[in-house]
Amino acid sequence: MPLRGEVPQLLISAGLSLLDEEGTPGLTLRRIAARAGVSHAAPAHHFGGLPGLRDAIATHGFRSFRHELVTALEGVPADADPFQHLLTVNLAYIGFARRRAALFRLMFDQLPTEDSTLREIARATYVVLRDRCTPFVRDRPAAPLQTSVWSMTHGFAMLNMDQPYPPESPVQVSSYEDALRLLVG
Amino acid sequence: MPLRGEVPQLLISAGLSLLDEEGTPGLTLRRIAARAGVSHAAPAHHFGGLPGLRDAIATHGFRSFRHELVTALEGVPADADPFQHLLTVNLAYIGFARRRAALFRLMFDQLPTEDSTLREIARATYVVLRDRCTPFVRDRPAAPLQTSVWSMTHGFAMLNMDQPYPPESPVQVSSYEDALRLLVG
DNA sequence: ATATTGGCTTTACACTGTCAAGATGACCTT
DNA sequence: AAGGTCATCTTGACAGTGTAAAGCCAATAT
Repeated sequence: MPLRGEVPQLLISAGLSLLDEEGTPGLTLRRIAARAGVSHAAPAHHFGGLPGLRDAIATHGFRSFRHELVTALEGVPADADPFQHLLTVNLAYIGFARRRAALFRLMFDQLPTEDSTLREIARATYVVLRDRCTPFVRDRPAAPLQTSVWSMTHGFAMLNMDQPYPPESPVQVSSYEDALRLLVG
Repeated sequence: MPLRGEVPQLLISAGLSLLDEEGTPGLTLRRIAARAGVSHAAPAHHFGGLPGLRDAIATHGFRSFRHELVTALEGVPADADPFQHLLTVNLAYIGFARRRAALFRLMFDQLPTEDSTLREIARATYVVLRDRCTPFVRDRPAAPLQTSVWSMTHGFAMLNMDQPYPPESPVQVSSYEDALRLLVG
């Protein structure tokens, strides 16, 4: 029996590992509870039910996601080409989607939620990508450029998530780089 | 009891209406069977199981999807601006995703399948969009442009599928038009 | 006429999420 | 120190899920 107060975090961790190991269909309430070492009714007490638990897992997922984007950017010299920054955060976005496809799907499946914590971290994640578009805005309006970059990144991530080759192998960088360069002109 | 031989089509139609009326969670094997007026074991006989039935529904979805794209293009005068053609097929893509969100999700969820019929119609659908990029390729390589346009369209569709306003209302066309124009230069 | 096959139903099973009821134990009040 | 309260968690039951085995029935083939 786990220590008092650590059950919620335990459930979230169990869900994340289950998602990474067995994919979307492996994420059932009862299996999460079993892996966390609690009864199948414990999750309801902390998260209301499966939807609430999924929100919590998605929230944690976005935190990891955002952290990876920020970390990747920290590896780029501050005085580097702005395009290098934008490309880096884009590739980190796509890489996360490939490496943790089931979690990525869950995160965006849960987005139409009423959980304000989830909505906020999702927005904060977007901001990381959006801010790297600023150097390319120039005299144009910012919104279309930001929207199109986000759309292209997300679309590319979605369409390349389930490729047969292992998620560890990088995406065809040069191809995506060319596409991105078209966009930011 | 339905006529002989029409059960498969009946099951697919039942699944499509169920998906449109009640969304993803409404699509259960037993409810599909009930709506089609057959027992809950009938689907397995024709489609092997729920995954096979989902493949069949997704296949029908792609046929409708492709038909809508083609029909939308037929409404554009042949001598019109190539950008009008590209924009039209893009907006039809996004409109379908918004109007039939649950079906759209199912279609792309099923894409990593072994069902060659599904894979083929999915590819044929992509080709409709891809071919409208040709006038913008000019001296550049075609692949990055095609990939980026598809990615942006798909990403925009995904990110705008669950917006609160009703799916009948059009997306902010001007915003997307600006974004697309950036891409094709 | 008899056997075979395809199409479908019935039945059973393991598993799912949710709910109600109860057990346990820490904390607080008096 | 005794009693109460409340959050935490378990147990048990329930309706619903997908799948598999067995059987039924009509059409077809031999």
